[in-house]
Order: sequence, then C-alpha cells, then structure tokens
Amino acid sequence: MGKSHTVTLKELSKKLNLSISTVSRALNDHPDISATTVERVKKLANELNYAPNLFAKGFRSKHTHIIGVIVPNISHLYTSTILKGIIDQAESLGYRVIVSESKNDEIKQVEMLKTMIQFGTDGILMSLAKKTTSVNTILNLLPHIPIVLFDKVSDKIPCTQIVINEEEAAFNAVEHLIGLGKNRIAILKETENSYNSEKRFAGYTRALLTNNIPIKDKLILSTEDISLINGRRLTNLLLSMKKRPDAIFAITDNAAIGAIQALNKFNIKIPEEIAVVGFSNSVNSKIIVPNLTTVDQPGERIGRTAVDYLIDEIDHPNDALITKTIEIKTNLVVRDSSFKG
Amino acid sequence: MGKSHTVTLKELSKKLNLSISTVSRALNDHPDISATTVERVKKLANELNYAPNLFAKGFRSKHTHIIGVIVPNISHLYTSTILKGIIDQAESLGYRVIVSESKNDEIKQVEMLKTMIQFGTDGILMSLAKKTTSVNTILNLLPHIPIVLFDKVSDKIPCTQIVINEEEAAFNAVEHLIGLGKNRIAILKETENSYNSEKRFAGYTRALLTNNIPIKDKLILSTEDISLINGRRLTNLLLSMKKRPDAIFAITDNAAIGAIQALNKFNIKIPEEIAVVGFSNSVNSKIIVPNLTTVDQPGERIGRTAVDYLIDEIDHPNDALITKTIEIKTNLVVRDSSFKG
DNA sequence: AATACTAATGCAAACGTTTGCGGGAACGTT
DNA sequence: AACGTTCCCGCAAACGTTTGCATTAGTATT
Repeated sequence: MGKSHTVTLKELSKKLNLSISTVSRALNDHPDISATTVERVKKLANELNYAPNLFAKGFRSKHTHIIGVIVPNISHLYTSTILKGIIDQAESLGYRVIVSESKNDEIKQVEMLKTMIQFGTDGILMSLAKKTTSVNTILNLLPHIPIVLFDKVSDKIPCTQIVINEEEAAFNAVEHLIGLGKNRIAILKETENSYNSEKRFAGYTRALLTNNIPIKDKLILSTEDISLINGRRLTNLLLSMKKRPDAIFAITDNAAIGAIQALNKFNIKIPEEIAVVGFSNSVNSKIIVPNLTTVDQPGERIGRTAVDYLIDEIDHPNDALITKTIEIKTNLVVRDSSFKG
Repeated sequence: MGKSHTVTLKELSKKLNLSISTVSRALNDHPDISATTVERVKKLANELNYAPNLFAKGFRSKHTHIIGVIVPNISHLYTSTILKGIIDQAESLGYRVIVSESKNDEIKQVEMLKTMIQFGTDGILMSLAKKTTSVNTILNLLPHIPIVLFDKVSDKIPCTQIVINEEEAAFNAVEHLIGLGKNRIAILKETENSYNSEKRFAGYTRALLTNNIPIKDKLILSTEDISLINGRRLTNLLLSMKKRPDAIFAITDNAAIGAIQALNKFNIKIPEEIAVVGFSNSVNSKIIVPNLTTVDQPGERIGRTAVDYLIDEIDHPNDALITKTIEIKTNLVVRDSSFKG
C-alpha cells in the first residue's frame, strides 16, 4: 500500500523545535500554550496535512467517538430513514456510526451488543429484535455503556427510549374515521404484543370509547405477521361477515394496502363503503389506488433525537438507570382512501 | 460507565505467573508456546471474560478490521439492500462496517473518504455521488487505501467495480418487448450521462439494431431527474405525439410507475396498447396496477461480492491500479405491464 | 533583593498490545 | 564432555497520544 507517510506529533515537534507535548497541547487549545506558539503549530500542521491517529487517540482517551447502531433489518425504508437521521446528526456532532443487523434474532442481538462494547463504542442506539423476551442479558450489559432505544422499544429496559406517539397517532387516525361518519371500524393488528401494536390498539379503543362507539371483538383481527398478504387475508375475512365494517384501520401500511387490494377485487367503493387508514406513510401509500391515508412517522427526526439523547448521556454519565420515554409527534396524512367526498 | 473493569493481558499474566508476551502469544496460537500453556491461558481468559482492547490492537497492528461504506443516500431501498449484503458478509468475515452518506455531494464525498482513511478503515466501499466529475482528488487518495466501487461507478477510477450487467439487462428487457410484437419502443432515460443510464441506453439501442428496428430520436426522452413525476411528464409528452409508441422502457421503476399512472389516466390499455418495463424491482412495482415488468437487481449479492473483492485486496495488496469490472447477473421479472396476453 | 507567583514549555509515564531478539533448559549428537 | 538444536519463554521496544509533574524564565510583591 502506498505508505502515505502519516504525519505524527513527533514529526511536527521536530520541525518546530518544540516538545511533543507542547505540540499536542497547542493543537488542542490548551490554555497553557502561548498564542504565538499555537499559531505556529497549527500553521505547520495544516501545511503538512497533519491528522491525528484516531486509534492512538481512542486508545489513550478511552473515548472512540463512535456510536453503534443495531437494528433488526436495515433494508426497510423506515429503518434506513431513521438511520439517515442518525448518521447525519452523529456526524455533525463529530461521531462516526457503525451499523449492525440483529436480523430479529435475540441471540445475535446480544452478541452484537457485546461486540460493540468490546470494540469501544461510546454508546449504542438500538431498535429491538421482534421477540426480545429475556431482557436479562441486556440488563447486565446496561451499566457498561449508554444505550438509547428507538422505534422497537421495551418498558422492561430502564433507559431512554425514543418513540412516536403511537397511542395518540392511532387515536387521531381512528377519530378521523369517526369524523367521516364511520362507526363499524375494524382494526388489523399483531397477535404478539409488540410495543407498537399494543399502543396503537390502545389508541384505537380509546378513540371508540371517547366517541361512545361500542368495541366489537369481531372487528378486532390479529395476525402473527402484519404483512400485505395477511392484510388481504384478514380483509377477506371481514368481507365474509354478515355485517361488514365501514372502515379499516391497519396498524401497518402494508396491511392497509393488502386491505385495499382485497376491497378493489370485490369492487367495493373506497372510502364510501369502506374507508382505509394505514400507518407509516410508506412510498407504496402514494402508489396504491386509491392513495392511502396514513400516519407519517418522521424517521429522520427520530434518528436525530436518539443521537442527541445518547450523546448527552455519553457526555454526562448518569448511573441511575431509569426509563425515560421521548415521544415524537406524528402527522396524519389524509388521502383518497378516507377522503370525505 | 459502571467501570466494568476490563481484563487486560497484564492481569492474566500476573495470575498465571507468565509474561505478558507469552500470554499474548498463547492467545494468538503462536507456535512457540507449549500446548499446556496455551490451554491454561485460554482457560483463564475464558473464565475472566478477557476481551482484547481492539483499539490497542488496531493501534499496534495498523489493522482495524473495519471497512467504510459511502453511499449517496442510505434511505433508498435498493441501497439499503446492498448495505445489508455488505454488513452480512463483512461480519461473517470478521469485519465491522461503518457507514456514511455523501448526499450526492462531491465535496462531502471526498471529505468522508479522507475521514475514513484517517480513521484507519482497512478499505472502502463506495457508490459514487451523482455528479462526480473531478475524480482527481479520489485518484490521489486511491494509493492510500483499497477501494472498491459498486452500483454508481466510473471508468475514470482505476479500481475494482461491482455492477450489474446494465447493458445486457436493458438489452433483454427491450428484446422482451420486441418479442411481444412491439416496434415503436420509447425509452425514458437520464440527461446527464450517468454510468447506469448510459449502459442501459446502450442496451436499448443494441436490442433495436439487432432486431432491425430503426432508432427514432423522438422516442428517446431524457430528464435530469429520472423520477416518478418526470416519468409521468415524459409519458404525457409521448401521448401527445401523432404516432404514439407501443411500448415504454423506463430505466427506473419510479419513472415506469409514473408512466403507468399517466397511461391509466388516459385509459390506455397496458400492455395491449402500450407496454411498460421498468428497472429495479422496487416494492412499488408489485403495488401499481397493472404490476410492473422490471429488472430485478440482486442487491444483497452485489454487497456481498463487493466485500469479497475488497477484503481480497486488503489481504493481498496490489499496487497496480487497474479497472476491473465485475458484473452481477440480473433477471427480468415479467408481470402484467408487459404480459403477452 | 529576596520571595512568590504566573506563564510557557519539556520530561516521562502511561494506555494495552505485538514482536524481534535473546536466553535458559533439556535433549541429542559427536 | 563439549557442542549444536530445539523448545519455551521473558525482556523490552514500539505504536501516537495525552497528561501530571517538574522546570525555567519572567513578572509582581514585599
């Protein structure tokens, strides 16, 4: 490799007839060093294109200025949007980002966590794997390093958590449907109680209760994997009922799109006969016909906020481990699938 | 935080009554160390949960086992899919991945490159920013570190490049249309000669020439930003012609979807009157009605391959800087928008 | 003028690891 | 008995930085 001859402090000090320590201090704006010296040093450093060996630095100072990110699946638009926010904000604050995937595997998730701690990341940002049941190992790791959770979080882990206002967002979405005059509103949700599904379901029930609409078990459909296919399947189920719903709230855009596809197949008028609302504001929501009303989640903002809180914890270590939930506001994007016509 | 008391070689050596160097060698399976000693050392290391300080290691050995990735925009499904492949393969080979975005900004791109070199990444994987015109700075950096380009590449940079068989894929796509009996095939492409657009256009012309179909300038439409909106706009342009095309090949799924939307608006039968083929196999291609025929790009495979070549270069440094292009085969996914009905 | 302080700089240790070199012990060979 | 090998192992230097402490010179105070 082209040896590239990296410039070191020693070299600078030699050329300047100064000691290594003085040069180091000058570059770090240490008050002990005279202004003229600082200037001389910085000038030469610039000319010679001096760049500190970050490994030596990190090695010495136990401070790597790297934050680790662990997500279940990176090739997911929402996730990569959050990641964009994370990288942006981290870099603007002088941190680098190293990314890893847990693949929704709890074992791998802990493994990655350990590797990152060993590696010396200053802090970790994590979105939990789907079935994170035994949080014990994570709890053991918690005191070793600042961790901030985002998106897929868990009350069982006492740390800062960045989420959207799931419950409120769902509440608003359902109230929007009610405002359209709908009162037989079905919900498509997840079977296992993921944080997100649970909160959204809570918003759904609260909206109905607030508006004196009875909650009907028959209109509450659950599925393991809240996907497009299952959205379609569950909607077909709904259509086979004697008394059909007049609206469907799917806790996922994909499921909502599946629902629309099923409705389209039976030539059911959307939103007149059955309105549909999703959750995510995915690209697909603007492609499907009719366009899908959905909750917009500000991914980049979540990423930025997560970084802010993490770095704050890095800078101000705090041994007290407490759950602190930060909610990011979402926005309901009304489109044709629920437009008051 | 929580002091976590990291175990060091010194500590192990003290407890074992051995020298630090012997312990180090034992852990690294150096032939000089006796089997019994190796066993003793490893046993204690395990018990005490010894983990080498990777910074000290990287600092000493000039080998960080980190590879840097620079992409224009991470929140793009295709990009994040490649990234998934990169992370997967890198981790399985013992490397960690640090990611950065150039935001299609040439200045930032070079800046990131420098930072990563300074940081000590063992190699870099890069997809070029859109308007990478002055490759000089990159050329200067090239001898300092192994670099492998992927997706957005450039002939002007002498290094290994991983791409899909752009030309052939486009050729196949257009021949598929010809096989449907189409012979007035329009193309929607980019104005500026990006590598991808150029190659796909070449495939288009070759397919026409091979099949003795005249190339008509009027059917070749270009746009700065090959987006959904512009796909729609250009298609409207095509529809306003006296002699309309009977097929549209868009070099991007987004543009193809815009085209379909425009055609749908005018109730033009797809594919009977006008067939449409896109490029990418994005999620949208399965949502739009009719479903879009498109070229599937194996993102994960590209990522994996890029890592393989990069690590090979890291392990076997080679001062000769030559352009070596690796083509990954794509696959045409035929759907309703061009189904021989 | 002696003392006390401040400002600016240098010395040297330390961080945890790897590695070239050297050395002692055990063994086999003349 | 002297020598050469081989096998294990330890010493110490080195990587580039940061930082506590010592040092010097200069200034202010008495």
